[in-house]
Amino acid sequence: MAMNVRTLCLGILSMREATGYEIKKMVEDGVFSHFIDASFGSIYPALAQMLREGLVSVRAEEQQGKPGRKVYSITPEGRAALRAAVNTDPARDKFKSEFLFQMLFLDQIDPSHLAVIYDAYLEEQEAELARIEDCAGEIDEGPGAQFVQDYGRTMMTTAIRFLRENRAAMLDIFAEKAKEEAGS
Amino acid sequence: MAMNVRTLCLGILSMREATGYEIKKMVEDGVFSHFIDASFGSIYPALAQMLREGLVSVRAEEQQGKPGRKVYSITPEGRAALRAAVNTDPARDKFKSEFLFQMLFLDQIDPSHLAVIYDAYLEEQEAELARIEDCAGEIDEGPGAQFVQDYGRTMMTTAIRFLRENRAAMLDIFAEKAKEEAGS
DNA sequence: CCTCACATGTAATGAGTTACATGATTGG
DNA sequence: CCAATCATGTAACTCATTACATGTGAGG
Repeated sequence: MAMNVRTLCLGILSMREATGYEIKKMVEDGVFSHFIDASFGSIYPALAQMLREGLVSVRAEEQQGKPGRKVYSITPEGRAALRAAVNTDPARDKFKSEFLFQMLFLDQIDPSHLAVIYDAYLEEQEAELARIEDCAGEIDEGPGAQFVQDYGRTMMTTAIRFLRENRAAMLDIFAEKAKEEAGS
Repeated sequence: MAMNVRTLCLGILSMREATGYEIKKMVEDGVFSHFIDASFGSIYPALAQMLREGLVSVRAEEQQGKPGRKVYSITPEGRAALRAAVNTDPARDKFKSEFLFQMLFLDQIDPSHLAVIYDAYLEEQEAELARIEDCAGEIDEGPGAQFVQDYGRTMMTTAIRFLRENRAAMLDIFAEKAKEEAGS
């Protein structure tokens, strides 16, 4: 499946019309934030290209005080393209975690940083969970949205519990290392 | 943190010497497979570049029957580079899931495909769990490796349970849609 | 006063994937 | 005989990120 920025924009536009700026915001802290990432540098060109191809249409809106905005809507051709993308087999999930990589080589980590890194990660996961809870009912509630939200909540809750339960053990290692270094 | 193919190779080489081919295999079905991805097209150039930079060294090995292999080892400079990389703050986790995206737009999915996609995903997660269990004790058991393995197992187990518990509800939607389409 | 939110866009750059190119041996 | 495993490497290409470029109004 071609799950790139184009498909992402089509997906969002199939639910509601939006500007490039709004799409970025939705990706940042909406339901999508859990499993998608996109920057302005990819969203704007994608919308422009799809406009040329007729998959989306624009309506320019003047605003007082604020800069003008371009509100994009999906066209029937765009819906067809989204349907086509969604009906292909999904690619494998990719879970890229620098934190886990670091944990694998924690003997290389400066003892005074291990706790910092660990706690920062824990807090990040907690923030992610809060974000997921926050955007409950944000978009048209369909069974799919419900499923995705529940999935995200379940995974985040599990991760947080695991990190809390193993924190002591990980910091013991830190303490031992610090002792060794003090002793030598 | 610069968690790219270079750092990955350095990380693996810090545990044992290996060829580019072996690194690829380890990434494919070792402890790393859960959170990292790399292809030959990125591994070989990375090793070549690091050789020029003195971060790794090579030893050519002739083999009868099999093509010659280049066994790479990490140098003190390489270890320093790894240590430096591991001691920077980790970037945010990126969990990219086309499956979750598709679930969000499941009303666009051809009913006869929904079950197929769902079950394929479930099986994939089960395979991932099996892979994690399999590589227990594969590499030098440190507390970090243990942590990472436990984390992966916990997450995969949770995902599988969730997918099993919600399968019926998701396939009900499928059944309803099929009924509607048959009725119209 | 300064920074943040709003709002759009381009260009340079980076990092990786896929496909290509080659070749021997082993097992079904 | 054909496919898979072992084994290395290059080139074209895709995709996205970062930084740049520009501008206003509101709130602290």
